[in-house]
Amino acid sequence: MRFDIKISPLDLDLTLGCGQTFRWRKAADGLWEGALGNQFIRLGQRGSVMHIEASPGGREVERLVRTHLRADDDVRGIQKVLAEDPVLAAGISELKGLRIVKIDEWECLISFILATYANIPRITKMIETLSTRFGERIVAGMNSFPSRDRLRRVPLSALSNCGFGYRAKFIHEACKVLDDDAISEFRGLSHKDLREELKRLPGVGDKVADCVSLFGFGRLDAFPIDVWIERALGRLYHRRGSYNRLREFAHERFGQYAGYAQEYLYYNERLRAPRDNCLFSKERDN
DNA sequence: GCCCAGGAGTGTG
DNA sequence: CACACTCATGGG
Repeated sequence: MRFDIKISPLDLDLTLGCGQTFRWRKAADGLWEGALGNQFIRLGQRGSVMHIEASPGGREVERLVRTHLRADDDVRGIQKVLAEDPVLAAGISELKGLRIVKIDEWECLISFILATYANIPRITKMIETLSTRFGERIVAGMNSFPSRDRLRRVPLSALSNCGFGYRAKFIHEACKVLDDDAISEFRGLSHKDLREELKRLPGVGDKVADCVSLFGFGRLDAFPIDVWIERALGRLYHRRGSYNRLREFAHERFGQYAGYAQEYLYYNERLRAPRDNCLFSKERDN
């Protein structure tokens, strides 16, 4: 099935290609291909009109896409609030179509456990391997992300044979620790409690817990700090220190939309600043 | 070959 | 609390 919907502002290339989600790839014809649930989805856009193709298709497709792209977020309003920060304001103007995505909680948890201390091309490859070997076939060349029930029946030896390194043991243990309705129980927790519960899982520390809170459970005040964010905070705000210190600074500075602020800082620091020396702040320390 | 990566776990001061 | 060290491995 094919149809068009309107989401604005939206830049698919920024949103799907910036490293917050790992299963989208750009096809030869320019459309983004990925999987949401058991749907194979292709997305393209002309201005504010987004073109959707889905297989097998059905009534739920539009809802899946709108949920994934957080279509109900008032992104203009959020950016207006964040632009009160003069440092951030300079960068947001070129990132108006960059939206936070909403990933399935289970997929998000496993993805970011795999993402520890790896670069994005490798993370993409690991998740593709996991889906190819253990997911269910949707169409040729695209499997669903493996469910918890499926993954918990995979022996550690099979996971250790995927090139995951020490991460194989973590996801194997996480599958065993989580029971059937753990994810749905997590949804009802406060952000603070959710973060603590996530951190009890093997392979989940401060940063992974914040990524899963933000991209999986939609807690927009979560502020994941990786090496790029650490650099950005040091370079643009002259803030350094422990994870908790930086997190408190971000929460005071960016408030309930810290997650969006994080994504703008991340994109700028990782993809834009190194390439064309274009910075939120004109100065450059070193 | 070298350096680094959307870090976590563990032990120590 | 803060650091130091280890863990495995592929991409650039």
